[in-house]
Amino acid sequence: MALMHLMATNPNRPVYLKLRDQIAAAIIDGVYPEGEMLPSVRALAAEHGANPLTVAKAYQQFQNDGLVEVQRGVGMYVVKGAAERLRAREREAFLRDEWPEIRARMARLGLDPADLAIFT
Amino acid sequence: MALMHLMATNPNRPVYLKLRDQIAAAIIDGVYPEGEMLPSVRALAAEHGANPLTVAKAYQQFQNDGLVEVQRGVGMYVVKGAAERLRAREREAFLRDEWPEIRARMARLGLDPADLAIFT
DNA sequence: ATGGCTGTATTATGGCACTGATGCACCTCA
DNA sequence: TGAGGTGCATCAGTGCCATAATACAGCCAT
Repeated sequence: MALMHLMATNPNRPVYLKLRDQIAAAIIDGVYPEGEMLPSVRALAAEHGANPLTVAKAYQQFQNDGLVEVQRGVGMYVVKGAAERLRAREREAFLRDEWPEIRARMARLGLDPADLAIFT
Repeated sequence: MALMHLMATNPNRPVYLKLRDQIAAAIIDGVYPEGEMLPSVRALAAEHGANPLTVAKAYQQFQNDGLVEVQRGVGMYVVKGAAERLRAREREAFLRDEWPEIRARMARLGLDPADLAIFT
């Protein structure tokens, strides 16, 4: 009832944000390997039934962060070390911004993270 | 980078949702005791510098869920057993909708809930 | 060189969520 | 009975999001 309305799985969540989350996960997991080319905005748009501009908006922040490089007329490539940099950045942000709140919320609901760790 | 933009602490989060979270927590923690009257929409609005209608929207869902009863011209009261019902409902929703995603996200970031349980 | 692929800038539009101002119906209490 | 407190309905304004239709600039293989 708190975060639920805005989780990554929430269909109401803006498309460009859902795409951004998915792309970040794919980079970290090596689905989009370093040095390799990312799917074109048009291809990814067609795959998701979205607008190419919406996909471009999802790609935008990765460029700003230097995790992805653009070769005009060719495509976008994953920078060397992008996966580890992205993972470190997300981990830091998670521990700083999200975890304390999740922890407090679970405490209020009478839940212990250590117990729930069993669920793989 | 995923949930961060939509956490309860995020200033971009809609006011009525932040209020709703806070009210739910207050009911569960007994800050608003069962049988007692809730702060009026105008009072709570003034306290938070928000619009009375925004507060009313935050109260809305609690009425729909039968956790709060309205006496027209008087005020809104917390129903008997509302705290426990609310806690049970939130816990179920958390485990079903939020925890799996959080768990997967932590796994991707190389984090173990059992280890982080130390942080109180 | 030409066709086909890249990303991107521009402009316009529709939809929707959020917030706000005003006024009304209702109740309680002096 | 009148004053002041409830919740709530109506209408309007604002901004973000997504889409669309073009058009342009660059690269590459044929």
